[in-house]
Amino acid sequence: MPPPDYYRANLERIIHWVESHYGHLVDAPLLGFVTRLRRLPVHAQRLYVRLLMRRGPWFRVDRLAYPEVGPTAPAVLALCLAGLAELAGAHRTRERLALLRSDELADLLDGQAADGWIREARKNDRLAACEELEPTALASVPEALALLGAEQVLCLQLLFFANDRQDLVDFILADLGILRFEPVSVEPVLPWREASQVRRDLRCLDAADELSAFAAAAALPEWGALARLETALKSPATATRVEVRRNRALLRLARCWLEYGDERRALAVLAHASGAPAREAHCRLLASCGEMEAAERLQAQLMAAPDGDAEVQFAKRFEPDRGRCRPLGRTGPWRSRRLTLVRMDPTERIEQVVMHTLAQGGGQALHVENALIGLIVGLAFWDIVFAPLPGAFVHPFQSAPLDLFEAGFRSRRAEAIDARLCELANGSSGSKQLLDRWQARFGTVNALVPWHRFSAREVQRILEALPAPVLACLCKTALEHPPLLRRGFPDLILLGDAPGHFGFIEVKGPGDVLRPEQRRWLGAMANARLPVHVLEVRWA
DNA sequence: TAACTACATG
DNA sequence: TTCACACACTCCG
DNA sequence: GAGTGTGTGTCTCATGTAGTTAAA
Ligand SMILES: [Mn+2]
Ligand SMILES: [Mn+2]
Repeated sequence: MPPPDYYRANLERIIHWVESHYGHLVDAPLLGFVTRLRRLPVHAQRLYVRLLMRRGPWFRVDRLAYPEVGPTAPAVLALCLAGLAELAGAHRTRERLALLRSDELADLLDGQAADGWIREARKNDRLAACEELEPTALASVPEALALLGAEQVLCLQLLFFANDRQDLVDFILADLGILRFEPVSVEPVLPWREASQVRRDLRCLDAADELSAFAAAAALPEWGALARLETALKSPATATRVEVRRNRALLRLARCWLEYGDERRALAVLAHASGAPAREAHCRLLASCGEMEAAERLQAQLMAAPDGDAEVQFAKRFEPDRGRCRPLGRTGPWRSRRLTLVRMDPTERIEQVVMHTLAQGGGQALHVENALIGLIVGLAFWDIVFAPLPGAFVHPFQSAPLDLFEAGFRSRRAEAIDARLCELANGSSGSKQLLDRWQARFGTVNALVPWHRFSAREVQRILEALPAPVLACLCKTALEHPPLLRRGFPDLILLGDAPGHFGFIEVKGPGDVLRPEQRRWLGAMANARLPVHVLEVRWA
């Protein structure tokens, strides 16, 4: 058991960190929240943190029991008086009922409902029946508690972690040694200049999450919800990563309006976009709506995109009168081969089928995809990735510098990266050093390195098969365009018996087409005279 | 009773 | 909950 | 082959326990 104040201390650490480093980003609501929390008796604060880490939003008051909190009732009372929690009360019986166990619901219905069907009923049916009961019959239903201030907690988390994926759990996992983070001297400087920008980014993230939840559930939001989401997403975000997600969300939102048949509204949404993939879609939609001059104007704009990649590629090939891009064809410096196979197991992935086929031919093939380039770059550039540049590391639980996948990553570390590329190219750093690093840092959290994807044996085989100059070439390609660190790397690596025997294969099934980043990798490898080809598989 | 799921825990 | 990927489908030249 | 939508897999930490459901 951790010390009594452990969980509360973690939250206090976040708060203290935020107010001492980001005081200029703390607005009145956040300050008010922090003040109210700190004025609370310690035992009530401890209860708040405990519940913060639980699922919620409603909790049965009669089931709250924590040794470090002590008596529950005074803590609950204090939370409610401070406006940090609320009781469900006499209304919202639905929320209270939903927290009961199935057999407790049955007890409530005992004698009320027509004979035995309750005994057979499932929980949801019992719950529905209970909701029809008279209020007097519900007097004994336990009170329920819900926390308030979730918005402020999210704000604190975003400020501390500079993302919305990490939370208090990271403190615990780090303390337990389950997650081991690279020790880096941090310099807490965030992209936001004022609190209003933080709030706007929070609203963007919230809206983006809501839209992806709808997409995951294959549901279409109500008209009113779409309007609300549009408001949250219409102005640009401050943090680059938030802006990326905002642009994705805008495209989702536009497609929702198209579902409703409202092209004008979809166009209006896309007009708020600042980058891929929404602006390309905007261009297509303008063209398909017959707004040619606008489409061409936007196309010209995309041509000069600072991003330099997806949007520019699109703009070069887009044909407004057709409303789509002109085909790339199979043009490229790489080779293609064909192979016909019989599909024994339709659930088996095509890469696996090819892998096994190649294994029968004697060689070994591994399904690596993007994991491999991450592994290589992560190991070869470990110290450079974790170099404490200004604004790169802002808290002790980072798996990478904040700008790792951004365009400027390389230029900000140009000298060190070029030097390391030279060491790789001339062999003074190579497989040996990478394997040493694998041993020395095994398990340390690194956004690039999937420690459990390959066995030590596989890593050794891979690294020994790839000559140092090849490693350098692959790293150079990826670092010149950071999205290639996680997109488009070929499916398979072939390993021969002798060192230096290797090859890369991109497997394509019928109807699967090369994506831009895959073309980029194939082109780079082929131009560097590395053995690489596309394998077009047909089913017999 | 047992498989299965959800979740709180550290 | 994210993200990249394969795949199924439509539409087009 | 381009575009769109959909499903899947994925390093989400591992483990014990409570709760639900359906079968014995
Ligand atoms: Mn692939
Ligand atoms: Mn493939």
